[in-house]
Amino acid sequence: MDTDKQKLQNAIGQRVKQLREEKNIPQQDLAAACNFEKSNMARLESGKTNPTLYTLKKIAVNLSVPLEKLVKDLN
Amino acid sequence: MDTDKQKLQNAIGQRVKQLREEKNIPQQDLAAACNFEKSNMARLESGKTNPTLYTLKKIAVNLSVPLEKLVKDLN
DNA sequence: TACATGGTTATCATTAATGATAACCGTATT
DNA sequence: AATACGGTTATCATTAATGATAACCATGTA
Repeated sequence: MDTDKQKLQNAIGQRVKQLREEKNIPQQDLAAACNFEKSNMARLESGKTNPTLYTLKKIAVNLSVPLEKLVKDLN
Repeated sequence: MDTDKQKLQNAIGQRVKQLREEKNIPQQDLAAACNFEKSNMARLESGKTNPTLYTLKKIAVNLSVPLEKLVKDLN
């Protein structure tokens, strides 16, 4: 099944990926800037986790976008 | 100490509380609408947790505000 | 006094996010 | 062929978010 939660996870994963690629930042570079392992960034972008606010904030900072842009119109 | 993470938690807690009170919704009613226990809503509003995206989404929906409004200009 | 309302704090169990490592897959390059 | 790059997936341990319950503390009010 495809729950609301799963849809949200997929949406945020896609959003991060899209913004990252727009800026031509490799997954591993963004991961490093956020102090994540590259594997964990892949996990997030593939919608396998329900990230915490602090995780989203770190990603926003390192993508140089405001946090609200990361979560605007998800779904 | 007062880490970035802790400041963010305090900020989101205050934001939720502020929006909830503007709408005159008791803590326990918002909690119930989100399928939380009232104790857990108090915990979040007092900055004791780093909420997940899905938790924030449920709160936004039940406060009738877009998710981005919940996270805009946090600290 | 007794009761209800709105909120807080503490505690414990369970679930899931995150940290970390390793093994992979393509593609390109030397 | 070997190496590097960007990315993916699986796994395991640790941490923390969440679920749930109970005991409280005000304040108001019947």
